[in-house]
Amino acid sequence: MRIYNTLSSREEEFQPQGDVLTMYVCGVTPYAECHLGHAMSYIVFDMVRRYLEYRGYKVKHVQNFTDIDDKIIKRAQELNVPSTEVAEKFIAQYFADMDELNVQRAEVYPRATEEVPKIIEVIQGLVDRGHAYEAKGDVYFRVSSDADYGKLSHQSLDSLQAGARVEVGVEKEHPLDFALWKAAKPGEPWWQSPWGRGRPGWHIECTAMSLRHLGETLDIHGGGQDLIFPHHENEIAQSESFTGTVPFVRFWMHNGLVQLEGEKMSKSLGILVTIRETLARFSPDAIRLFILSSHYRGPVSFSEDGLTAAEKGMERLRQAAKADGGAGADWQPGAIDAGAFRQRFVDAMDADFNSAQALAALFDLAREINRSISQRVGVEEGQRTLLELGRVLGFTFEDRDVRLGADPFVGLLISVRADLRAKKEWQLADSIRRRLKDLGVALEDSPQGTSWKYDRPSG
RNA sequence: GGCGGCGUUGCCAAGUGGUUAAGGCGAGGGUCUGCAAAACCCUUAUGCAGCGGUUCGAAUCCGCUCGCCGCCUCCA
Repeated sequence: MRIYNTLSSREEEFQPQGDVLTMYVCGVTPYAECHLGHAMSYIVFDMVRRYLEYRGYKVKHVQNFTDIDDKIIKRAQELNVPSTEVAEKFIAQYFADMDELNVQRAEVYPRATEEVPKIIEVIQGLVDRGHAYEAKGDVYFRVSSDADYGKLSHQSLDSLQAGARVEVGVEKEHPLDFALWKAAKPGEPWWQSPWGRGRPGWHIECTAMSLRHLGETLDIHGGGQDLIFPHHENEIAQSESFTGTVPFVRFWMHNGLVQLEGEKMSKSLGILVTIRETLARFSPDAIRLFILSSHYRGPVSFSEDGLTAAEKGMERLRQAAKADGGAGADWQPGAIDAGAFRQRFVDAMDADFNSAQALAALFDLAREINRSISQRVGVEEGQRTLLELGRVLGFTFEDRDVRLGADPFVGLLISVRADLRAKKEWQLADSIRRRLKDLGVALEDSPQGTSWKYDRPSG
C-alpha cells in the first residue's frame, strides 16, 4: 500500500519496520470540549488504524494527553480549581465523545504529567549534547544545532525567521529556539528539575512519550496539518538530536483541517462547533460518512446540508446491509460477486486511504444488494461483505436513537393500524402514519408487513 | 515576504496522460404500492477557473493569469 508522507511530499510504498506497526497520534490538550476538528482528525486516524489492521498488521497505537499547559492553567485559574481537575474533566469528555463516534481506543494514553521523569531525562540529554541551554530557569532547544531543522515544513531557518514574530524579553539565542522546560511562575503547578521548579514545554512530551512507549523510530506519526509547524518540526529536532537515530518517524501523516464558513475552525477565534452539539442532531455514522466522503488530506467544510446528505446516504447503506435478504424457498441463490467489490475497496484504500473511492464501491454494492432483493435473489454474502467493509471504515450501521425506548408503543400503533388497513379504513391509517412521522417515526408498508425506523428531523 | 493546498455537474466529491469523467445528496420521468415511504430503472458535466504550451492524445504534465484557503503565533 502507498501512503503520502509529509516529509517527502509524496506517496511512498509503506511497510512497517517490524512485526508490530508503531503509530503515534497527537492527542488533545484537555482544556475545552472537543470540536469537529478533533472529530475529523480522530476519525481519520481511526479509519487508518482499522484499515491497517484489516490488512493484517498488528498495530500499537499510542495517543497522548497534554494535560499540563498554559491554556489549562489559565482555565483552572479562571475557575479557581486545580489544573488537574480541568484536565480530568475534559479527558473524560474526550473519551465520551470518541466512544460515541466509534473511535477505537489506543493501547496507551500517556499523560504529560505522568512522564515528567522521562521528559527531564531527555532535556538533560539535549543539554549535555549541546542541543539545549538553560536561561533563567527555562530550557530552550538550540535550533542552530540541528542541521536539517525545517525539513518537515520544507522551510529553511532563514525563511522561517523572516515570518516569525520575536517574543520580547525572552532570553533566547535564536528567535526560533523553543522552550523544552518552563520555569514556574507563582501559583503555577511545578515539578522539581535540575533547572529549578518548572514544567514541560509544549513539544517535549510527545518526544518523551513516543520514545518510552514506541521506541526511537516510529512507523507512523499523525496529526492535523496545523501541527506540522512548529509542533512536529520541533519533535523531530528534539528526538533526532537526543537519540541520534534518524528518522524519528518514517511516515508523517497529516489530515486536512476543518473549515467553517470558509475559514479554519480555531479554538482561539472562538468559532467552534462541538462534537456534542453535532451528535445531538446527526448520527455518528453520518458524521463519519461526511468526513470520509472526501480525501483525508483535503480541507473539509461542515455544513447543515452536507451532514443531512450524509445522513441520507448512511441510511441507504444501513438499509441495504440490514434489509430482509430472504431465505425462502422461492429465492434464487446469491449472485453478487462480493469479491469484486472487496477488491475495489482494497485498491482504493491502498492508494493513500482513498476512502471516498472506497465508499463508492460500498454504495455500488448496496445498489446490487437492493436489486437482487427485488429479484428475489439471495444477498447474504453481499450483505456480509457490506458490513465487513463498512466496519473497516468504522461504521456501526446502528439505527439512530434506539435508546428512546418507544418501541413497544410504536409496535402497538402499528398493530392497530394494521387492523384499520385490513378494513380499508385508509383515512385513519394514514393519519396514524402521518402523526408518527411528525414525531420522528417513519413507517414503511410492504407485503411482508409494516416496518419502522426513527427518522430524526434535521432541524 | 517564505512554504503549502485548492478551484470538476444544482450542492458535496473521486479521478493526475488514452475506450462512455466514480459515488452521494438534490431535481425530473417511470415501475411497484390502496395511497405513501423504501427500493429499482431512466435522465441530469462534448466538459473539469481562464489563457497559452508540450503531446498522436490532457481535467490529468509545463508556464502564466484570476479567485479562495491554510501554515510561518496557541491549535486535530
